[in-house]
Amino acid sequence: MVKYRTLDGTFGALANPTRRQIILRLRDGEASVGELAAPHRMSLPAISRHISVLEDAGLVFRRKEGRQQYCRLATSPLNEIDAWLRRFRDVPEMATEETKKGTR
Amino acid sequence: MVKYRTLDGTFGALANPTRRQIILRLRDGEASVGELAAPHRMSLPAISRHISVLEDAGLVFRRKEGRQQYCRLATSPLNEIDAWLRRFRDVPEMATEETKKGTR
DNA sequence: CCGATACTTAACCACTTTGTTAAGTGTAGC
DNA sequence: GCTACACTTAACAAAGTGGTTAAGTATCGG
Repeated sequence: MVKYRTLDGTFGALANPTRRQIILRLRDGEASVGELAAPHRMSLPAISRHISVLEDAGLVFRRKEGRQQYCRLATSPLNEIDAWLRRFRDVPEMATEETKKGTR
Repeated sequence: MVKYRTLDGTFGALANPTRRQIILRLRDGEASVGELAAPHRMSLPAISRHISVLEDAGLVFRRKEGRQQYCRLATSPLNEIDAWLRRFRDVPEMATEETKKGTR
């Protein structure tokens, strides 16, 4: 049930602290759903769905092994949003962030 | 009414194509709300709220001038998510994206 | 002052998100 | 086969999102 990978999906998947923590954990290598759930004080179904969201966004691959499901990080969507961000690399940002108190 | 700037807010703000288009437009410099709305087949209140979301995320500053409100891009939240993404720079990505058909 | 302009705010609706608990599915071990 | 384990799916509720139209608020131009 993998949905279409889009910037919407990727940004949306990352707009949640639990999901960001999960993929940060996955930098260190594969983990089962249970292992991913352990650090969070949240029900397993909740974590299961977070993982599904990450999977739909193409950020996580699953591999079944016995009764466990091992999750692995996929970084290509991250590269896509990184590429999108590069479009702002050369924007002439207002130097000092003067909110309006300044010279006017 | 500027809310707290968080990764959640920034990623959430970017998880919408209309809002991404708006800030892409703002790379080219300030624009009024009306100018930002013009390319979109959507009501002005809808655009107005999109801009508020961007503002709450710290991605847009507003400046009133007469009856117009000029919007300007702020890139620091983009830098923050860029910094967050860098945490994945050295992840040993699975080389070829073998979904399970492979060597096992 | 009066009407037009450039918005914002309010009220509403449909849909999605994010959590819960309860029930279901499949594998493991005896 | 039976029970425990490692999940997923279903059903639900509360809150958030994203659009609409209608009404409100300043400002400008005459």
